[in-house]
Amino acid sequence: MQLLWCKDFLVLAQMRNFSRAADQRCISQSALSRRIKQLEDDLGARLIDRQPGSLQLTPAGRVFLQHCEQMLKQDQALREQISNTIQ
Amino acid sequence: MQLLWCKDFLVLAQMRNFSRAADQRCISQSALSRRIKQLEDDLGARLIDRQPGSLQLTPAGRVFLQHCEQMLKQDQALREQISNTIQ
DNA sequence: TAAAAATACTCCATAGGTATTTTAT
DNA sequence: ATAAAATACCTATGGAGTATTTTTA
Repeated sequence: MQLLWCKDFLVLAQMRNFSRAADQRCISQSALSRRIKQLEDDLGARLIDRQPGSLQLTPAGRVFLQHCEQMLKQDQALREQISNTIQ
Repeated sequence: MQLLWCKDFLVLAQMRNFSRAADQRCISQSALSRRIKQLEDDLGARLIDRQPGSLQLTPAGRVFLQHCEQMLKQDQALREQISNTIQ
């Protein structure tokens, strides 16, 4: 599990379009497709219902979306906490 | 940020010895050294005080240790939640 | 001087891009 | 027929191991 995948998924969940989400993530459509596949393999569940034009999250996808938001917030909090820490 | 790094760091924090922690993680000492370095670079802070024989966590390291435990628990919870989700 | 960690070097695996194919509307 | 995602193919980057060097107690 990587934070990178969370960011990818978050953008994809918002855009509901691989090609445009890939642009926003500054990678190719094929790279995003593979990253999401990696993520789904890692979790052992489909996260996205691929209907070109009307992309939907699966139940697992909706669960993961919550998780993503939580993880990204915590990561940000961690970095702030660390930058406020005396070395 | 990767969960892999969290696992590495957790083991290293317990063992306080790169070589033995690397064994436990089933990678070479040099690989673990590089992974921890990557992690420190990613966070922009030293996490470990390297005194061979008496390895210590820095203040940032102690902050990160808490974060690691939280992340690993949440990841486990996520996977359980997903496996209980109807596809 | 002995241990432990970092580094140099090489190699391989994986991630990426481009081009193409497949799929669904 | 068109738009969008998946796949094939090739390349390049990064991560791994072994061997070596550096460091400090």
